[in-house]
Amino acid sequence: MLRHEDALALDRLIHEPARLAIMTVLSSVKSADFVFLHRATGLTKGNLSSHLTKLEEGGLVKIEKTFVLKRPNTNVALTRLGTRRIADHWARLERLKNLGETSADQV
Amino acid sequence: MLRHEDALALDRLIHEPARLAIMTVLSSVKSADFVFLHRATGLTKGNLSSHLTKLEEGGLVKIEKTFVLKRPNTNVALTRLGTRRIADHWARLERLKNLGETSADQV
DNA sequence: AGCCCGGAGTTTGTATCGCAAACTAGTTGA
DNA sequence: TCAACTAGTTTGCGATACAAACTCCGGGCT
Repeated sequence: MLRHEDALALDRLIHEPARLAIMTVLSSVKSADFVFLHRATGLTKGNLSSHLTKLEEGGLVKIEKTFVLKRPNTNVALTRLGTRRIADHWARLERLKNLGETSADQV
Repeated sequence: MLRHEDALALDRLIHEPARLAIMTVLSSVKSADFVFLHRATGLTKGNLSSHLTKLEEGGLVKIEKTFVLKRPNTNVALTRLGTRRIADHWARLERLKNLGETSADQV
């Protein structure tokens, strides 16, 4: 039987488009500050802020706030867990996609 | 500049895991009844029902209710639009994924 | 006939979520 | 001094997804 439970097991924390963008950016740069993420993802600052908070709560990113040139600076990086989860997520999507491509007949 | 607006343009109607599963199943079988989808996706009947309604409202699937052997039978198939949109969706995800894989340094 | 079981869906209630807009805190320029 | 800007955070609300309850119908059983 064709089983698509892969899709149902998709990680909702990561799957959300805004966070998928954030995680994908982070997986390519390893560390980025708030302003960079803001531009790279096109998210508003408000949404970026709250999505980052969620990702941090989920343990997928590590956030470090410092002051650079007297200005606040928020630095974000994937945690080890985050790195694993985003990779898993893409793998799962890939599997799901392939299921869709193998043409099968109903029952 | 690394631009991830692809992610933000993701089709939320399709992106939702439950519906992604439904659409993916449908794209491989071309037509399926409610019971088949229920088993194939692992969704509860209630959720399957409401997701199908949303997909129908969005014009992505066509639903036909008949009686077979005196029992209700709900048959679902992708519309032309639905076929296009699910393909687009996978393409967009693919692009996003590739962006993540091209290692780049922060500004 | 009367009654309960199970299949096939649908409706409802609630809790969560994502977004935009408003807000805060500190800095620089005129 | 005060207006404008940078770098974020908080809030209000409309939309959403899920589970649980409900409906409707067709057999068996007694």
